[in-house]
Amino acid sequence: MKSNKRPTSKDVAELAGVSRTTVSYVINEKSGGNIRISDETRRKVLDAVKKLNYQPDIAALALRTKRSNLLALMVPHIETPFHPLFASAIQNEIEDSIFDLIVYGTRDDYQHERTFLDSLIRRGVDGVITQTFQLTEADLDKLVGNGVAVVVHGECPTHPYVDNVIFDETQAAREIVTYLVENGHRRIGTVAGPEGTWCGRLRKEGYLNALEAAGIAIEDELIVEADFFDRETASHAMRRLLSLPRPPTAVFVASDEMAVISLNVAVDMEFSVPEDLAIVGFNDIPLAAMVRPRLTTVHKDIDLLGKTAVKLLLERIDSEVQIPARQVVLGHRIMYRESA
Amino acid sequence: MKSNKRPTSKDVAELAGVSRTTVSYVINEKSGGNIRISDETRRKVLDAVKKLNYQPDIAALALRTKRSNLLALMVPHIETPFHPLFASAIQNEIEDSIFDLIVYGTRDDYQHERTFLDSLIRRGVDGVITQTFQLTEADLDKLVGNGVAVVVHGECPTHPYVDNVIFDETQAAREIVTYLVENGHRRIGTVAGPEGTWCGRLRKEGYLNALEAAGIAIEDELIVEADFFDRETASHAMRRLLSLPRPPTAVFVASDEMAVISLNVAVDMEFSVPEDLAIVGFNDIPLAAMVRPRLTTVHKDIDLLGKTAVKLLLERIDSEVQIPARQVVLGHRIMYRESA
DNA sequence: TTGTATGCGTTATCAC
DNA sequence: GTGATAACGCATACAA
Repeated sequence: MKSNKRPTSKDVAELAGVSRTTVSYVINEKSGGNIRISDETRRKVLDAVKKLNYQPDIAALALRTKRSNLLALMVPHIETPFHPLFASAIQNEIEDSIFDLIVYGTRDDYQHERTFLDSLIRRGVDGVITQTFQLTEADLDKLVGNGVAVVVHGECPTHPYVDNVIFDETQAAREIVTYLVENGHRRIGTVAGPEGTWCGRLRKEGYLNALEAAGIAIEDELIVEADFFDRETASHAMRRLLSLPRPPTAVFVASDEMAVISLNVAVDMEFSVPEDLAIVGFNDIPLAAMVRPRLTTVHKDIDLLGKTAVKLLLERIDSEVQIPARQVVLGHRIMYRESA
Repeated sequence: MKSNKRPTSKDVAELAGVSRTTVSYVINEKSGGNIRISDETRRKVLDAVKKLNYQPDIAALALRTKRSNLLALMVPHIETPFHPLFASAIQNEIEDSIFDLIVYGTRDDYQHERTFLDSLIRRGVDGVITQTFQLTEADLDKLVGNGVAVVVHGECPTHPYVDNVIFDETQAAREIVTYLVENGHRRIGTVAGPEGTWCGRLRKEGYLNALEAAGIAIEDELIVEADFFDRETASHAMRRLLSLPRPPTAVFVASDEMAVISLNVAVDMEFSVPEDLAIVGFNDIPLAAMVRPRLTTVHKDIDLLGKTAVKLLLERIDSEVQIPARQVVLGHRIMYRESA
């Protein structure tokens, strides 16, 4: 079911008694065109535009100008605590522009990623911001080759024309684990993210670095891996840690959501936090401050992340030439709360 | 920066040695066209399509067919625990279609809503699913008048051609409060949602109904309002309830997120839950089962919500005529856990 | 069974 | 300053 009552530039032209060309000129006057319309004519056109409530058809505009005014965000999941914050930050940033945002969760499936990216190309999307674990350089190249600007959050294959905005995950992890050490802990475990993901790998690296720097021996039994997006695995991992003959006195959990789960496992197993067991998380999602004890964790400025990503992306879209790849590393800080 | 290397139907036609018309015919053959192409020709075209990896340009297609293959979801917020689940459910449902999903959070601002809706019309979006607190019948009418299908979740102005999918909020609230009554509670408070929102109003109504049915007098001091999306207000509301000379022995909180906050306020004020104080929530977001004590709450099947909304929407989009408004009420059930 | 011609709503080139 | 006209990539009525 489709009807069509929207006015076109032709309607405006007729009402104003001018040609469609002239209408187009006054509409696009602001955006770069040399001003060559008489005040009289402009007024007539503008009046007609207002009277008809005319707005250029985006589909036609897209066809003609090769710009869809569409942006996309591709993340592993859209129902997690973290990614919606990212989406929201991005949306805020493009609020007053003509751009709309397509949001897509890949469920961490490479096939989904590729299919979605193809559909974006086909749709002529102007730019995409993505956080992904599996994208190859060829995939990125296909995107930029088809004229879509891309900014990626987190680690990704290097590409000469793809921007990258990240936090220093390793350093942040190292800092918060070092805080544990400074509090006297020597037996520190970790519920790590999957080795196959950059956030899993990098944060674990930070954990290892911190222990090494403190002269604490690495013990394999204290390192257990869980899936960021499968709560059962986190719960299982923590239970395993706490069931050890000599359980750790502190645990670095690679995400806040998993940390909250771990917290509950600890409570269920009658550890008291932070007295018997210190727990720290990562990301500082709102939930971190909502639980008791409140979670000590690594704070990231997600709004800044979104703002930065959009800025890079729009610059890229607006540029006449390919901008060489840029990388920006955002700051973080430790939120000292009650859980450690 | 935009390049253009994508093949057009013209390229395919040339490679296959036929006209663009013929290409168009074989491409759209499946979708309704009468099959009037020789096997020989079809094979040649299909070969060329495959070789060039040709896919029709969506912008051109949109201009020609008046279908953008774009859907939109408009909700108050996209960073809350609830709405991303809705978005995810919708996305799952349209996964294998040609549709992409624009997601927008209005931050509960009517101006934002209107601006966004206008941009959707301008973009020729095929359909929109929305949950909103402020949309008027005129707004809906403008949408359908411009050929966009609309399905709304939750209460909204009635419109002859807008579908509605809801849960029975009042009944659900009544049930869970009745459960409190059955557990012996007579002094039951509520952290209610804003009177200006349907979910606030309806759930409070259910609370009142339950008390009335149980012959319990309504006490104004036990009813305090909070904003679903402002954690401070929930915290403040609960604190007020528990500071009463005679605090309630049970509290019905109008959303799980606010319930978790309330839980923590209770803990901070040294009430033990559920012994001193029973708390129940609403919606059954994942968080509800993650906290301790686990939250007793009203479970909604969000996947079904998404599935149903998409189904109604697509039917509407595919229909040649305007389908009279439909309403579907989804079931709910109480999740009995530990907090009450 | 296939091709020609036209138009969707816009911007851009060029002439007036 | 302003207006024909073409073109973007596609689908379709109509002709062949």
